[in-house]
Amino acid sequence: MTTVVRFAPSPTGKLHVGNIRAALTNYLFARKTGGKFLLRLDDTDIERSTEENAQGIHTDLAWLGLTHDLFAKQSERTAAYEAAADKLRTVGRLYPAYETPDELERRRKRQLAQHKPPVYDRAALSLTPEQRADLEAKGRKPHWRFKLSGKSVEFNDIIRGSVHIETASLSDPVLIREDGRFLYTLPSVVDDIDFAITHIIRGEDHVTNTGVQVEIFEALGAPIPAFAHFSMLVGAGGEALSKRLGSLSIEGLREEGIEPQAINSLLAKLGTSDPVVPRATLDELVADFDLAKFSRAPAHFDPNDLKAINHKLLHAMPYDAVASGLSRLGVGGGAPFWEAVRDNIQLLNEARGWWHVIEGPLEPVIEDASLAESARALLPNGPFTDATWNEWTSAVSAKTGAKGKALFRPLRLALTGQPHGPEMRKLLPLIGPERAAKRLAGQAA
RNA sequence: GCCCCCAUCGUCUAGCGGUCUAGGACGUCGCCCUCUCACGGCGAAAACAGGGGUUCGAGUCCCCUUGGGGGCGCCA
Repeated sequence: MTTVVRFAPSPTGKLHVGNIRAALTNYLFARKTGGKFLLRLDDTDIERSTEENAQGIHTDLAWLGLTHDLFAKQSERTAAYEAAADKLRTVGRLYPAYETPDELERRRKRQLAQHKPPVYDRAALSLTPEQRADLEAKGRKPHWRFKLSGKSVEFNDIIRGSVHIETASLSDPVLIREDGRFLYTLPSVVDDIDFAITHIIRGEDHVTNTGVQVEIFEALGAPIPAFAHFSMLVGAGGEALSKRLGSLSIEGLREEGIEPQAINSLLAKLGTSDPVVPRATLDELVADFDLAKFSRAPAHFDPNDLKAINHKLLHAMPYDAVASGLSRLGVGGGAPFWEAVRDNIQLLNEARGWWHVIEGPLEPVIEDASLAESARALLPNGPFTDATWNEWTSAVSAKTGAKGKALFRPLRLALTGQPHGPEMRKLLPLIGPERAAKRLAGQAA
C-alpha cells in the first residue's frame, strides 16, 4: 500500500518553524516510504484566511524544497462535506443546537468557577420537537454538533505509543456553524478519507482532536489512518514557542539570509536521537529519517543553532550552489572569491562585506607607515597569484626585519582595513596590484 | 480549575533491572596547526530534578513533589 501523508496549514498567517517541522516530517516520511505528499490548505475560516498567506505558504515550501505531489483546498470541497454531514445526520450522530456563543461562554466560565471541566452539557439533545420549532420560529438557526460516544478511544500512536482519549470528558464538537459554514473538524476527516491518507503526522497539540476524529472516521464507515504526534517545540529558555513566532517565520529567516537547508537540517533532527548536523540536501535527511527516533519530550529550538548550522553549511558549499545567490547580492569574483571567503561568513549576505573589501573603495588602516611603504615598493609587477603573498611577505620581511604578527597584521590592516578575515594568500590576488599599491600608500581605493 | 504527556551533560539524545566509575553529537574550554579569524587534528570539563518505595541490585519499575509541555472554542 502506498503511503499518503499531508501537511495541512491554514492560510491565516505566515509559516513558522513549528509548521515547517510538521511539513518536513511529512515530506521526509513520504519520500522515505515512496509515498505521496499532499499539501492541503485548511481555509475553512474565511475571515482569517487570505490569498496572500496562501501564496506565502507556496513560496516558503518551494524555497525549502518541500514539493508536494497532491494539492487541495478545503474551500473548494464543500459538496463533499455536505454529503458527509448528511450521512452523520442519517446515523444520528449530528444534532442541532441553539445556544449562542455568549451563552456557551458563560456556561464555560461557570463550570470553570466550580472547578469542573468546561464541557458542553448537551442540553440541545433533550430539546423537544416543540421547543425546536419554537426556537426556529423565533428565527434561531442551529449549529450542528457531532455526538461523541462517551467511550474511550484508543489508538496506537507511532511516536507516543498507546493513547487513550476519554470522549466523555470532551464537548461534542461543533461541525457546522450557525451560518452553514464548516469548521475544520469534519473537512479534515473527509479529506483524509477522500485522499486516502494513511498516516497523520502532526504536533501533539492534536492528540485530543484525534479522539473525536477517530469517532468521525468510524461514524463515516472509513478506515482509521495511523497517527504519529510529535512533541512541540519550545524556545531556548523553555517558553512556549508561540510567544515568539513572529521572529521565527520562514519569510523572516529567509530575509535574514538563512539557507533553506540549514532550516531543514535543524528541524528534521531536533527532538530525535540523530545528531544535528548540516545536510546539504533533503535526500540525505530522507536517508536516516525514522519516526521511531522522535522523542516524546518537548524540544528546545534556539535560533542561534540555526546560525551555527548555516555557517557550517556555507563552509562546505561549492561555488555552483551559491553562484546565483551571490549574483543577487551583487557580488562578483566567481569561485576564487567564494573559496576565499566562505569560511569567514555565517550568512551568505555577509559575502557582500568581503566583496566590498576587494572592490573598494575602502579607507586603509596604516599602523606602520614605513613598513607599508617598504611593502609597497616590493610589490611584484606581474599579475598576482596564489604564491604572491608568500613571496612578497618574505621579501618584505627580509628587507625590514619584521616578522610574525608585526609583519602580517599591519599588512592585513592596510590591505583590508580589518584585523582579521579570510586568508590573505587568497585575498591578495583578488585585490590586485593597483588597489594594493594605493592602499599601502594610505589612499582610499 | 480539570484531564493528558514529559523529565539523563548548556543543547539534542543513547540507556528498555546488573555489562553505567552513564555513551554519542552540537556547543564550551585547552593544546597543536597557523599571519588573524575560521577550518582541521588531539584532549578536557560537563548530566541521571528532589523525596519515598519495590528489589540481592534502579538512570532503568511504582508513588508523591517540583518543573516543563499540551488540551479543555461556532480556531486550526
